[in-house]
Amino acid sequence: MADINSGTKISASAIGDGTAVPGAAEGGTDAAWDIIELLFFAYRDFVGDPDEVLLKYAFGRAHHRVLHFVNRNPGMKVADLLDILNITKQSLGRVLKQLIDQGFIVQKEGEQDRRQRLLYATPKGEALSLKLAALQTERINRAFGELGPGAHEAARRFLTAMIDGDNREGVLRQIARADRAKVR
Amino acid sequence: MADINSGTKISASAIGDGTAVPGAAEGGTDAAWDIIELLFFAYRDFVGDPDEVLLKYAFGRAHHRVLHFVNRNPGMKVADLLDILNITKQSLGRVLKQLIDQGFIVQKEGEQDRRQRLLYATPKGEALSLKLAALQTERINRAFGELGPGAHEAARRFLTAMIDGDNREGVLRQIARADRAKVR
DNA sequence: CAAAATATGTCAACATGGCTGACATAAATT
DNA sequence: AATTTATGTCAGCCATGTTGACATATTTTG
Repeated sequence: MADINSGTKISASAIGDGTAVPGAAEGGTDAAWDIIELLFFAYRDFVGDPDEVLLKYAFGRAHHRVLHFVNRNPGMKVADLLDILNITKQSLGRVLKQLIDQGFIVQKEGEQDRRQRLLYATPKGEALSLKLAALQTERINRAFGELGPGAHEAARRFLTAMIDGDNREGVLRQIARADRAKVR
Repeated sequence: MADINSGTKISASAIGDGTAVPGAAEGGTDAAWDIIELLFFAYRDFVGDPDEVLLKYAFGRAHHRVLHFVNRNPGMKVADLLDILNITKQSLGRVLKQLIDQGFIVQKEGEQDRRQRLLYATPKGEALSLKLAALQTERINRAFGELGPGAHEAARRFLTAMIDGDNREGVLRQIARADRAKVR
């Protein structure tokens, strides 16, 4: 049942049979065990989809993330990518170098600021990025198909609300900007 | 469902291996870029919450996952934990040993089958597990608070639908069983 | 203009947490 | 008695994260 409660007391309910579970409540608030665990399993399966394909290229999830965001944000600065991925430039450098050497990403000198190395996916890089996104989209669409209409909107609202308040605006702007950039 | 997400079509040619995309009768389905990226950012923030606490114990996310599931499933077998985590016993062994040595988890010989080493969180282990779950629950409840009533149910349905069909039943059973087990 | 700040790259070393393969032990099953 | 199962362990490799130090080119600033 929907039990988003008032005050500090939150009750988790069991999956499946709808049995309410009275909480142990040491601190007065029940942990949202169901969401915590569903998120774990859902995310595990979600990121697992592309693994098989990545294996054929001898790439890992780190490469996937880099390629994904570069493809989605053509001409992005290295610094922006670092911000999104939340890793150090040394960590990024390792996988980025491989993606560049193998022709999935190219760098162009910035026009206004020639210190910048703007990142672009090559056609080859775009193809791989799309292939991986297609796999994940398949899962997402299957889920939305099982649920009723409005599921997409509900999922988007939920996931957005789960993001840090500080980042949320930036993330939404980034997604909107990327959508525009890829329409052209 | 058609606002942010429009633009790049996924087509068989772009995918390259001829994989059919469900619902792509007229030459392509939009990749669900928004959900893909929101899931990435939401999960990143979600698993990041406990990191600070874990640092104080010199533990990582691997320890967190092990402690979490052991606490939620008192008396579970090592083999079951391996199934849930999808890692090798050698990988598990490393972190499990530390959790045992430092008194967060204990093992008891199985009663019917004395080869088994059933896993239990100690009071100390349970306390840490709850502390970490409370952090994540805080984020979840904040999100549900921002969204209307029904958000919990909607999120649960979405996340459930995102899980592999094969595992889904098992996951739901596991969550339900754990909920009962923790009611003592 | 000289100095400082910025964007990026690189080298070296180290930590975490995956993996494979081989082998060991005790207990249950056949 | 032989085999299978549940678990543990040693050894080494790999991917990907970290810190710290330093280099280079370019832009910004006093």
